[in-house]
Amino acid sequence: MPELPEVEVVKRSLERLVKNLTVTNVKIKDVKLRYKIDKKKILELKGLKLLKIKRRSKFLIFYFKNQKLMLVHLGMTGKFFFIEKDSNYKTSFYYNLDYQKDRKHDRVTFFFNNKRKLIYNDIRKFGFIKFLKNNEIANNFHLANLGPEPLDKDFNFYYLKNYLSGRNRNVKSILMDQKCVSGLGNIYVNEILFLSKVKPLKQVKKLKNEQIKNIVYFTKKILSQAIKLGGSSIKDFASGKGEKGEFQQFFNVYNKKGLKCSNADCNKKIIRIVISNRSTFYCGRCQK
DNA sequence: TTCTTTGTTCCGGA
DNA sequence: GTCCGGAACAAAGA
Repeated sequence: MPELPEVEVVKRSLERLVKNLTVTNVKIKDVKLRYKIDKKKILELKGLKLLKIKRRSKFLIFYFKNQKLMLVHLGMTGKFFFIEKDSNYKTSFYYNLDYQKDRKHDRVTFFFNNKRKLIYNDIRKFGFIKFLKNNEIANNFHLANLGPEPLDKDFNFYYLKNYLSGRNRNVKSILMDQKCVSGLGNIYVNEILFLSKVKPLKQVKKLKNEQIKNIVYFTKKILSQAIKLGGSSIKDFASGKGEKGEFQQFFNVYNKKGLKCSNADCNKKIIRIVISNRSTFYCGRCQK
């Protein structure tokens, strides 16, 4: 379940490995992802150098020569593998995956010079790969309506306070809404609300300034912490040690139904409810 | 067979 | 037109 921190880690790792390499070939095993891959356009990458990779929300944007862009969303289970020449060196850019076991879900292979390969693997095929020109990016419907990046300065107390004013929704669904802030998903919103001591069902018009400040503060804190820890788990992967992103062990509520609240002076058990068809976990005592 | 998982889109009602 | 919540959708594994 890649959310913003995972996508950012993928972006950083990928850029280090494939920046400035030239695509020599592309092989497609399965065009049918979330959207059908445009075969003609993906083959047009042949001979083009990869200039840089950017992240916006949970999207990755690959910039190639000749103004060609590749827009990638990992969906639920999308991931990249980089294979260096013929060696056994393999790097996974996402946690918790046995590469050999999951070979059957390889969807696209990008070949670079010197036999280096980048593989897009996606078990459930909810991810997608699209192609754009530089000048189409501003109007692309995936990107045009996104709210601010949570780690940017323009996501702050004043922005959020203003965005929430006059709205009549619960705080969890509004934080999940990419128009409010872009890149948060179910797992991190659960964690952010726990640290902020705010109940997920709280109506936003009832939030106190202090709570809004906490939400902004802990959003930035947990995301940057997860990026740091994700980065270290990638290193472990490269050396064949790690299995899971280390940030998982810091979850306080996600998937902790029935377990004791992690706050020292609280013995309450974590509750699971459903908000807009999503599992929601919180402590009934600590979160008001 | 049914349930669960996710981000995103779509639609109806207010 | 805008806001909001719920449902639908994609695929696969348990």
